[in-house]
Amino acid sequence: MPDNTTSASNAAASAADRAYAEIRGLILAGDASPGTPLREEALADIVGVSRTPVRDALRRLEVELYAVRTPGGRLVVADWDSDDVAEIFALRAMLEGHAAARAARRATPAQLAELRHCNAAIEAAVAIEQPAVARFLAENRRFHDIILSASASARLSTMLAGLVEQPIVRRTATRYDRADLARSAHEHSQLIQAFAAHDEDWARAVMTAHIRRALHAFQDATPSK
Amino acid sequence: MPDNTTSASNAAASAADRAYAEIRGLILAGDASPGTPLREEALADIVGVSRTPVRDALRRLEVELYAVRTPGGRLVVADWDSDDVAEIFALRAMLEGHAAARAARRATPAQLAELRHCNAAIEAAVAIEQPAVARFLAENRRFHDIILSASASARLSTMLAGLVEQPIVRRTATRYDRADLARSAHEHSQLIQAFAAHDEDWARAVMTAHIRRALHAFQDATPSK
DNA sequence: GTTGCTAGTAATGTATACAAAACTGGCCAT
DNA sequence: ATGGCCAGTTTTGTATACATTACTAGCAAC
Repeated sequence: MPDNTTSASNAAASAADRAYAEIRGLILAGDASPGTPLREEALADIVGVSRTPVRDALRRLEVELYAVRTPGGRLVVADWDSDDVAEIFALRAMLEGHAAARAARRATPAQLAELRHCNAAIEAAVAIEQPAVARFLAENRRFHDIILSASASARLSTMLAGLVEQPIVRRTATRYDRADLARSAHEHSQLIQAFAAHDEDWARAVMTAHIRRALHAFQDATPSK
Repeated sequence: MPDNTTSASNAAASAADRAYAEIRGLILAGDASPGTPLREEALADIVGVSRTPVRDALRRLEVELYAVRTPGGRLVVADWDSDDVAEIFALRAMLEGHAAARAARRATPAQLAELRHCNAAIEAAVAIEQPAVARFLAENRRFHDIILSASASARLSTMLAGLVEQPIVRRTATRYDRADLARSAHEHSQLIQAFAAHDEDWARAVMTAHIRRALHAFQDATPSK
């Protein structure tokens, strides 16, 4: 759960976590392009640990479909075509919509306050002429994480973990112009309203729309493959 | 005795797979009740392999939430309360509904034929006075698997794998009377019609209803906890 | 009696050696 | 040439020993 999402190689984390973060980074940065074999020993050398934690990391990456297994049992970097990306967004829309609906029923005043505070930070980050995209990304992630924890479903959290690829989010956000970013913040505030009203359907609808808009922004930002 | 849901304790399978199947069996059969610690060495002794494949198995079981990690990093058998079961069904309804929608768009004539054949077997199993529940379960599982493969989404298949607990399905089906079983078969044939018509919305709706009916049958069969 | 520390113990995390399986290349037969 | 088979090599699978971390019990101080 220390998840470490991006590189950062938190030196304190376990070897398995570092291996996970580093290999994931290689894949997401494109250093290991689709089809590249992921050999345990080579990766162990790169990360500077033994094969055992690398195996752990590879199992996780396999479950999350960063890697796929060849008939013979070898792992290679997975290939994400545009259909796959669309599918990821479709699933995210469903699951995050569901999370939002649950959160609408359960959100505590404290969580609502946290969400408001978080979204205020987002609004501040995009209000200036030169939007602070990094700040936006960090706070945006936190916003969605709060909702996920308010939804109080470990299953949902686990399932979404492998689905929310920050590089995809980043690619989307980088493409957003200032108006788009502001619109995101506005959608967030709508979400908060829905939560405050404990209106599950409203929350689900807003979240679904929020994600689907992101899909199309992403597709526009990506040369059709 | 413990069903061994999937492909049984295939003696040919790898040690890690056997460990996975066996430990999962212990959990699902109730031999390891919620909260029971899952110690690697003890399990290794039980399964008759070393700790390494047991670790592999435990990682999978952890991702699938059969086990949860204590703050200190120990694994214990997860506790499924009735909320959790309801959540499992809700997620299944969404994801299998989505799978049905995708399948409606993509199903090939061959797959349709396979589904028809499979459902004919189900109808045969429930037509007699003393319905063949075991047969029903096997064919029912196959039916849903065919749809999943017709949906052509590896992500969806992976996500649903950890969600479709055969013991839950069994508990549901065992509670079904002959009319309920027949209704299931009827819903399946509706699904096939929707696929044949390539009507995504129809397929999704039928599948959603199919799963949600199962939820309530399960809840009726289970003493409220 | 309760709290806090400390040693001892038991569990997981990691490294490494060995076994088994899968890929690669070349050779031979057709 | 082409296809299939066999040996060598690479890669993953498994076992085991060691390191590290978390738990537990017992004592001391208050």
